[in-house]
Amino acid sequence: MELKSATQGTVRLALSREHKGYREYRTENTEFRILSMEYNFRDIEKKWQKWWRDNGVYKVSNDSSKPKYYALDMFPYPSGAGLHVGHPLGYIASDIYARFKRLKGFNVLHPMGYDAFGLPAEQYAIEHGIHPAVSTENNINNFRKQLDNIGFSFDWSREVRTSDPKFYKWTQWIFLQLFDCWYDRKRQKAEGISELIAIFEKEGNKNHPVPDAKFEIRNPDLEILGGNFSADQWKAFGAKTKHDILMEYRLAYCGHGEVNWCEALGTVLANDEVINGVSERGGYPVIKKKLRQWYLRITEYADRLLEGLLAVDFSESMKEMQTNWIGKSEGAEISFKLQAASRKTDGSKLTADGSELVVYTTRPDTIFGVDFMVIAPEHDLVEEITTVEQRSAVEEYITYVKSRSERERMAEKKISGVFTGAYCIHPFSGKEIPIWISEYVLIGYGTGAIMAVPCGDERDHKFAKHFGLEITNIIGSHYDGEEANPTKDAVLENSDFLNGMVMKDAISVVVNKVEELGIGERRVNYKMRDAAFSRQRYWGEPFPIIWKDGMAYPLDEKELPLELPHVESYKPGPEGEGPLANLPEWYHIQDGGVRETNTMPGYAGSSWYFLRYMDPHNEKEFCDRKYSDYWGQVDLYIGGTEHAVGHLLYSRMWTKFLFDLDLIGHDEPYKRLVNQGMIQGSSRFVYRAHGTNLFVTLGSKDKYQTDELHVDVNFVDGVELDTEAFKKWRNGEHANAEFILEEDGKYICGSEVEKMSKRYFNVVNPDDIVARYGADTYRMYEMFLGPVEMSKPWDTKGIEGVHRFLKKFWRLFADEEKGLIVTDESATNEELKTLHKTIKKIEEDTERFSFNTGVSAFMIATNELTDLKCHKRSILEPLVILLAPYAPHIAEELYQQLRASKVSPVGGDLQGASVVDTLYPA
RNA sequence: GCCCAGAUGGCGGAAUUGGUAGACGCGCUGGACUCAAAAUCCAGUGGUAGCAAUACUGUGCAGGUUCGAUUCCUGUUCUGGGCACCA
Repeated sequence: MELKSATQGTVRLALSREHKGYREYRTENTEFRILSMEYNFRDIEKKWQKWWRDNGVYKVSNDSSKPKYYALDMFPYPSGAGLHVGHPLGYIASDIYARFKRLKGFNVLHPMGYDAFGLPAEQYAIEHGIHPAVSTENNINNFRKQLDNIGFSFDWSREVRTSDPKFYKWTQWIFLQLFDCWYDRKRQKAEGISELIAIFEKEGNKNHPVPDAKFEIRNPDLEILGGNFSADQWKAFGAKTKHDILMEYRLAYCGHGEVNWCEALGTVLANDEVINGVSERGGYPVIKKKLRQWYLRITEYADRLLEGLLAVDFSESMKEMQTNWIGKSEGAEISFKLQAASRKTDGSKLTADGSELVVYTTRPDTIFGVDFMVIAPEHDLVEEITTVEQRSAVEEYITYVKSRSERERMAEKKISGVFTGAYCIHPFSGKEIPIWISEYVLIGYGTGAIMAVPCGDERDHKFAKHFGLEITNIIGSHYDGEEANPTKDAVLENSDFLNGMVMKDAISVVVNKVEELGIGERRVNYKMRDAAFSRQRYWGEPFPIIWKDGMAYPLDEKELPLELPHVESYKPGPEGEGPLANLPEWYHIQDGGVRETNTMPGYAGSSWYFLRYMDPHNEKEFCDRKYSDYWGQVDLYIGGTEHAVGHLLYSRMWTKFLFDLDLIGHDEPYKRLVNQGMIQGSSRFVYRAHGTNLFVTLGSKDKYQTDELHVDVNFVDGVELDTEAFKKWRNGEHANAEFILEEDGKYICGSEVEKMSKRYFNVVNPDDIVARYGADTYRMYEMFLGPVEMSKPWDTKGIEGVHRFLKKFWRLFADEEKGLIVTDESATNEELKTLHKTIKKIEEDTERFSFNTGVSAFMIATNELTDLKCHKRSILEPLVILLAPYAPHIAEELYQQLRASKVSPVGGDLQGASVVDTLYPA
């Protein structure tokens, strides 16, 4: 027979079986059985996706009288593994919200792009010889195909790719602005470097002292002057000195910092790539090495980044994470004179001429509780103060520390350290205090040295106990001799002039005294360090910088983009620089200049991409001010918490910087941030008796000595293994497997929730889900799974319920025999109650991002209307529109059918119009 | 180690502001339709005892506040995310 199909006119169907009341058909092309007038999601989804694309339905204009709404996803890194079912979670949520806002009458910007620079593409190139540009392009195409299956309403005409020269031209351009600016602390904003030069020429730097960051290379001329210079001295400096001094002010500056260096691989490694002091690949030793690096002076923005959090709608925990990362603390720097009698390494005695150890403390009130000092192993004083007796022990310890990553140093429970042999003098009591070295003190924080107060600080206490050091109790009964007590409320004892004072009141007393004596000062400190902005890699933005005579010169704007040259080898350069250092013909330019051979890090492009979507094809500017003023902040930003402190802080800083330069009109990029949880994989295990091919079911595994093996979740039904499929798995690797089964004859697998990843064989591909159940079912199920913000494991089993709901919803409109069955009868009170209850519930749920309860509300409404046998247009039409953000294909199909049918033409010419253009009924 | 989350039936989860715990879905059990299966529909389903009405018990664990706690507080365990070159 012939059947009118919703998509392709007439489709020939072979009648395979006929039963009373229904018929079963089989199409020529698909093995799936369908029922006539059944919900045929494959045809419907294909049809509407094509229709939306062909008609540019989701193309958004920068010119509209409607209010704007900007709904943004964190753009993906196009990895070779493609999308798994977890990735689209946030995209579906933002798509639902974007569609909802469109229906509510907003002009919605909902773009998508690719964070296309990054390490994995380069690793892939090293291993497979495929150029990153090629693999990235392939990956992007694959991502796009997968995304297109799901029916998103992205405006693809605005797509950005960070690796596209048309895009990174502007990344480089913004970098040059950062390079060309300094931060004026008085006005709390970025200013041009030329203004700073004018100030120096007029008054030196007395009103604008050198900002202290951790990474600058100090110019010797400046060092001699103690960091201060007059106008005349400035004018007398040579070009190189001036260059170096300005470098200490620039917002993008060159300094030097420590990296994980692997000699055997000849390359710098990420912390992730270092495991227990050796490289993940190959297991070669890794040490700390100082390299010249670019940095962004994000520390200058620390206070504004903190203040900005007050004005944005982020979760409290997100704000807390950022606040803690910035780690603002108020305290004091205090100098301790070194004990003159201590002998230096060369045997000579330390002179008493003022060698000092400067510590940073947030608890000056505990100054009489200091029992020892601890300095970081990298501290400059280590070499100077270590005595002959302690020399070999110290050297041994430092070698040990060099092999340890920062992560390991922080995570270590074991206490380690070594005594330097030197002492310093307590400024008030005159007591001699031993100076120790330990890895728990980090060189990058404060002054890299602490005064240890074991009775009040837990780590100091453990250290003192471990090495049998004295513990002075200054807090009386608050200290029990077993555990440190960090209270601020105790009344001080054993504290000389502070005795009897409550600790928190004593803080300012001590600081005042210290300042009065000139041995220290009040100090604000941040845990956050300047952001390392260069990578010794290939697949990133080249720096538009030329080095000549040790000085950095920016490229002229007209020379941008500086394109990434093609390389044949991705091996690092001779001194551990990036692969670009192997291209002399590229980096050598006329009159002796050489190009910077480092590249920018992954977060460079992602720090501003949200602005480019507003004006993606502009070749004259990164974004026309007119359009950034129209779109303004991102109203809704969705992404994972893994970006809590990296990307989000960097992009907030870049936004503030561009705002300072008056290039955009807002100084916080995101108005509202929603963190989606991770969809985790649910891994399955089989247990192989050690050294055999005998596989033991979960219930009996303890009777054998077994090894745990991941098996592909795709042939495990729940926890029951399909043993035949297992035997065929991976080219019959386990073809000879034998099984010990449960009593009921099943093989039961173990299970565990893990990250969804190829290597755990727990990946579920959204393509498969969409092919089987359709995009609408997939979208709704992914939402139904639980709150967007929560992490949860994927389980395909429950999807049937959502699919059933859509079929049931369909049956409110269409009967397999009679076709469309919608009538024009007026609704009963009961039906109206269901409708209005549902509208209220779903609008509320959608607005507050509770999509899971929203989906439930649809199910409840559908069940109620089914029970009421309600097929009335006045009830169903609003429901369809309500459903459109969640399940756009089926909603579009049913809406169009309602409009096209002769059952009851309603007013208004909406023939051919899309649901997305239609407002909810008021 | 430090910072941030989370924990509720066999499973995913609901309870929006401290007020009937378990909505909705999966799974399971029984039934209708069918030669049969699928699909669809109906009923039941936290645990224990009971034919039942019902009773007791129950939101990771131990305490606390409250007339009342899944919700607030203190401590604790486990799981997940981050910790600066993965993105």
